[in-house]
Amino acid sequence: MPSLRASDLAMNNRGPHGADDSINYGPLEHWVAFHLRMAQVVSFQAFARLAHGVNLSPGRFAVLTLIGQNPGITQTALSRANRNDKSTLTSALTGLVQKKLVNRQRTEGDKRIYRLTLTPAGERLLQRLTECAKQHDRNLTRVIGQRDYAHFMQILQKIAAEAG
Amino acid sequence: MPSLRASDLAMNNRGPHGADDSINYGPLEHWVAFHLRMAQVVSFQAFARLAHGVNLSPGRFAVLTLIGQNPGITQTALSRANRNDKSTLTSALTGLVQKKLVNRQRTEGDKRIYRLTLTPAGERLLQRLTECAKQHDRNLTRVIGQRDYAHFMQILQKIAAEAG
DNA sequence: AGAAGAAAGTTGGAGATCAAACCATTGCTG
DNA sequence: CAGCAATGGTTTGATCTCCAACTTTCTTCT
Repeated sequence: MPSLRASDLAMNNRGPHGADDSINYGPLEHWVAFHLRMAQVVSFQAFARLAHGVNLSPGRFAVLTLIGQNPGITQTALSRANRNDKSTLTSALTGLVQKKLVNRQRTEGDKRIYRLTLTPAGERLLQRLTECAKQHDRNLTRVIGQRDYAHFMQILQKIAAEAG
Repeated sequence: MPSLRASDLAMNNRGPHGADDSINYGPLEHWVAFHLRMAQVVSFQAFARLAHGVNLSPGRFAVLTLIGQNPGITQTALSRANRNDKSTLTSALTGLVQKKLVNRQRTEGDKRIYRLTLTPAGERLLQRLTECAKQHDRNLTRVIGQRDYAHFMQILQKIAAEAG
């Protein structure tokens, strides 16, 4: 089990604010998309650090969770839910199946589709990653502030829903 | 009467591009990092659509902007400003130099560093992409709502700063 | 029923990205 | 000033991602 410290959200001792102050960001400074990307990159790296001991990349975590929550889901439904291309899922799943974390079974009826489920090992790994995610979320919540948390989430969801 | 659940706010998409209603997102529903990634992916795709005619990927746009705003910047400074690995910049820049959009010149003093500047073609392309970015930001602002815009930006910056 | 079209999944090719090992140059320190 | 640590950049190798083209299997329409 990886140790979960709040300080895992704080990494580089690069400067007081992370980025270099002497840099002129120009119009980037005022654009949401830029800061959205920055925040996402940093969040991703922080999660990767938390999940470091676990032999699975952060990106696979959502896939594992979605399969766990929706046993028998198809690859296409999974790709839509995760905003991924179908082909991205193909390669992700061959890896997960190879690691014996996911079952991919052909069904009786429609011969095109696979039904995805977690193996027991997949369930166990999902448990461990879920603990990392919980800690990660606690860290983020602390940064955001309890008061703004729900509102912030709402806006993120609006962007994902309406901008797509 | 059922009380308001988080799922009432989320994933209410219908249609070919949105997420699927019938999917159970489980704990992902409640985690900032997940929605942050979703929003970023959607925003990225929207920008890519806007910049479609331009022969340059959206990811390079920030690089171009930062060089334009900081002529003579070094690769390492650029990589820090853009939260990229040094090696990522190496490949990005060889492409940009090849396309005659960026100059990469050795300097008089320190023989290790390159000084990066935009070529005239780079400036022109930056102008065009900046127009796309402005439109993209207008779209996002509309989705977020004028009232929440500044506050939302501030939280994103806090995440990027405190986690990195 | 038969043809046309849509849907599930795979393949191949391209581009980003990171991490670790590496080279060259610079600067610090005893 | 000699040696060694730090810095700027590149290389290599591994992931992850998308897109376009393709195969197989339904579904729909006439």
